[in-house]
Amino acid sequence: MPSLKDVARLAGVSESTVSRTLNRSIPVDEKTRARVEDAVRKLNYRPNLLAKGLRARSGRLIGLIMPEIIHFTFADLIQEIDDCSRARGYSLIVAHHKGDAVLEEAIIDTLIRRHVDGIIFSRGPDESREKKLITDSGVPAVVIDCAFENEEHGAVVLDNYRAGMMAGEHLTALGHTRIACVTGPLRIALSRERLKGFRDALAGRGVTIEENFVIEGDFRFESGVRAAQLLFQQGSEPSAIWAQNDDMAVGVLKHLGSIGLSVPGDVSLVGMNDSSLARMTTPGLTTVAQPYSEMARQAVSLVLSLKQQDRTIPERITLNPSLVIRESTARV
Amino acid sequence: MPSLKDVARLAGVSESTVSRTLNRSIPVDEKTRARVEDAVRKLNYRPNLLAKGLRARSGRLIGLIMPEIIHFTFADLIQEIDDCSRARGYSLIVAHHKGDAVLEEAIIDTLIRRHVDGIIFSRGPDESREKKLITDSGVPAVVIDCAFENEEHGAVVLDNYRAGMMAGEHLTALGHTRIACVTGPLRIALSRERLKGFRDALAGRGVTIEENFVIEGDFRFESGVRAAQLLFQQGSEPSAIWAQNDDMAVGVLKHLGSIGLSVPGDVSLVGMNDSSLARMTTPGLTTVAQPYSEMARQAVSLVLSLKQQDRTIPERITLNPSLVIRESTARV
DNA sequence: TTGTAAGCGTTATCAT
DNA sequence: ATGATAACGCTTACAA
Repeated sequence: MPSLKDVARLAGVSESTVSRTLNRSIPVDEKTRARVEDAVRKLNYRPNLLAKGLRARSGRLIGLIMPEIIHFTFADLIQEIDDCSRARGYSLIVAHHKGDAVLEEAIIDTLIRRHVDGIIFSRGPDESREKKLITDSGVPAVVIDCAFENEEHGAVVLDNYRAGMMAGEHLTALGHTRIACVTGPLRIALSRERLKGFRDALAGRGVTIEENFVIEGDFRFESGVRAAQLLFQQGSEPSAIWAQNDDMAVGVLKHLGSIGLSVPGDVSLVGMNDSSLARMTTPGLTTVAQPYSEMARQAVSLVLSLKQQDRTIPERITLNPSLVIRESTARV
Repeated sequence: MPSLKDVARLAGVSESTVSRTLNRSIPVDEKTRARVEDAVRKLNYRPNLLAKGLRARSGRLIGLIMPEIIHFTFADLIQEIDDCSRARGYSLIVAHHKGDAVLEEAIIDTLIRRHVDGIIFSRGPDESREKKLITDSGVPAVVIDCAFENEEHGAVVLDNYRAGMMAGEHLTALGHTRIACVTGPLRIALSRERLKGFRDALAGRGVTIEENFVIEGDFRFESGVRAAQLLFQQGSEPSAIWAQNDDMAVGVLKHLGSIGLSVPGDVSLVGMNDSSLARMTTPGLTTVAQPYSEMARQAVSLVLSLKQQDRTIPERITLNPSLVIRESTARV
């Protein structure tokens, strides 16, 4: 691999001149520039980003930490964040921790050693020790999607309360009164916020949720199935259900199918996230969508801007959900 | 951020001693070691991986290039590869190119500049100029999942012919004779191999596929829907269908539902990949599974081993599919 | 066992 | 406009 030195030698100039030519930092004589560019081409020279990074104390790198990769929300976010980062000249180091706090710390540690310019992560359910680690190191960090109520880092989140409201308003507008909700883990703030918005929307129409119509799931398909089992083995049954993500909604759908109930004929069903699942099911799933692309853009912007400014004021950016109506909901 | 120098100063030893202590490269006096480790702890010292990498001419980095991230196969592979890489002390730089050859080249270029120790990628449909780029740079590269018939790089692939065989044998064993296949893009080698295996399996039982029972899809849900439309608007209809991935199979399922045909009552349906979709549908999807975890492990091993050895013999590792039987297939 | 010094590939500072 | 030099943080001969 040729280095600056080789280019300089071949072009018959000093290393500094080559560097200046390539970085257009300072005017350079036309003829020298031509000679340098020639040499660069001949040697197929590529600047060594490790050396550049060492010098600049910046790896031009963004670290992205997710609980897992094979789930719609995370895969969506990763893909969008990858786009934005590259557009701004940064590469993405991606890692997942599966909810393991020790692993998460190890990942953060590595990112710091690699001199990433920022870390974007989504909180796992358990309060991990990342705060100290990140704050001490001075690396800017932004939480995306899954944050605490009062987050100590910058955060880009959905207005989850509003998401709940939208689901609730849609179902009550259709005349439903016996309404159930399959939540995410209630330890996670966004599950609670969604539920609160949902409850408030119903209350606004004079509807209250029976306590055994609120089932706590874990965002996985299987928990949706279990929730539906629970809901439909009791004496009284809901005519509408909101599941706080599409996976669980599809779980509900599967169970309803297996006990011979039709959607939306017998039960109306709303999901959340507008993942690619939503258009694949029969019937297509009405769902509350998140603006992933916008969230990604904001997260990248925020984390890079934190690098410059003084980082005492954690900024929180809240984006709006939207309702996508398909065939899984109908008038009561 | 403290450096070796700071640690050395605090411990009252030279930088080399600190380095040796930390890397256990050479025996060090017990008392010195203690002093050094004390200083490390006090300063919260973290070795700078940029500097280390510059010195070692190795970023301890693996580059992973995929067509996209939000699809089961890729998300699965990324997650597994992430695990393996970290386990071996490497971080993952992930990037996706959406089938854009120019973007792909830019990504490869960046990876080379970053001194990645290897590149793992999945081929897009179009023959891109990556060969020259990668070969010239001398960076080891391994193709995973989607490779050419005679791949110039190392490759870790499924035995796609066998996958087709398994699907075909399963359906003929159930007594089906009117059998259709929804393929991936036929420009891609693995689509052709799967189809060939499928055809051969049927031929072994004396069954041939009518030509209009082979529909070319693009691995997306929508193309599955379209394929089913095509298949069921003709006069004669198949009693069994194999779709070369689960997304398309679910598309078929959706269309069948919409025209009132039941699976497996009227039509048996087999998918491929055993993605998380397969267990979510009603009925659960019988499907041919890929050993993603094993593929990932092999790819990481291979690409890192290429770094050492002379890289003239591209190695090809082929792994076996397996059949997962659920509820979407039945005797004719 | 420990220290000194050179070098990995850049860029910024200071001369010229 | 260009060149020499030091420095970024680390490892590794070579010396002591």
